[in-house]
Amino acid sequence: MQGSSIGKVAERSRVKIPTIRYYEQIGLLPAPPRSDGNRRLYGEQDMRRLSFIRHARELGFEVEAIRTLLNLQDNPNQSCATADEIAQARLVEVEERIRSLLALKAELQRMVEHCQQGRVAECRVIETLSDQTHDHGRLA
Amino acid sequence: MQGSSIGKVAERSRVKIPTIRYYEQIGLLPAPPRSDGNRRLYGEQDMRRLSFIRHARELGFEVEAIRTLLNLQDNPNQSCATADEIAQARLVEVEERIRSLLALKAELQRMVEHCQQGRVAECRVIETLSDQTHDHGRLA
DNA sequence: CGTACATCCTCTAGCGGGTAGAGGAGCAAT
DNA sequence: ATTGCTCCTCTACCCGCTAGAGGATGTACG
Repeated sequence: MQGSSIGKVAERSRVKIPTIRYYEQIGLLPAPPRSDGNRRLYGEQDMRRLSFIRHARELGFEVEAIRTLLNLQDNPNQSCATADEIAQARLVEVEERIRSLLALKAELQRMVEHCQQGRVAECRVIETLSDQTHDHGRLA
Repeated sequence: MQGSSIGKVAERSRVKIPTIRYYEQIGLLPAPPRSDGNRRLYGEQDMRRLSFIRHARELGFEVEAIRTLLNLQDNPNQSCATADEIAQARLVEVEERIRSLLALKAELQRMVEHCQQGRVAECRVIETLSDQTHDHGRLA
């Protein structure tokens, strides 16, 4: 097994080349061996690791969380409580984000629906943004 | 009218002091007059502008969009078509984001529900992330 | 064998939207 | 006059990449 070029791995994993190098730099992906001409040579293991990272990023896990998850993956004898916690925490974040975006959506819809396409002077969009009386339940 | 200090304005608008200075630097907020001791002195107009900006940022508008919206607000005789477009575009973005987060939520729930709190070796969280066969409908 | 062109290398700088901290000056109350 | 707060400017940093410069290497074709 001589290894694949960074370009091939990028294509197969759908992670861009500079991003792969970046992951190596921050220690998410081990530095692979090099060819005579100093080019990176990746194996199947690296492909799997990259896919793992991409999938985790798509789910919105932070790099530090992914680092922890990868460490767990590398030591399969440990308890998976930590992995579960990380996933739970992300789930809570996502749920909160959805709630908040639904509220935003409602407000944007109100703005857009009431806009009569007239002058800015009576534009509902601008008006709503200017309105001082919105708390978003931040207090209380 | 002698003007309020940056601290007072920050408190009232709930925009942090460095952020206010940052907005001045990028030209969202006009540079206010200064006191003898070189301190910024803000008026009611500035307070309103800051609230506008904060509200728009809470709705997720980008700084460039806010710049445009503020320009419109400053020229109330123009058509509000642009404002409407910006708000519509943001609405579409938010709707897409909600859809995508709902999919994430479902996947995270599946992961978390199936985790039996055993060893990592059979952890559903790690397993799911390792799974190569997920396309997220990115193609087609 | 030359040459064109793709792919790769390292390195530095930039994005958005701020945040943090150093080092100093001003101001208000005791 | 001293304490302690607020403010000033300036630079650097955060995340997760992305872009570009300037150069080396690899491959395909004539």
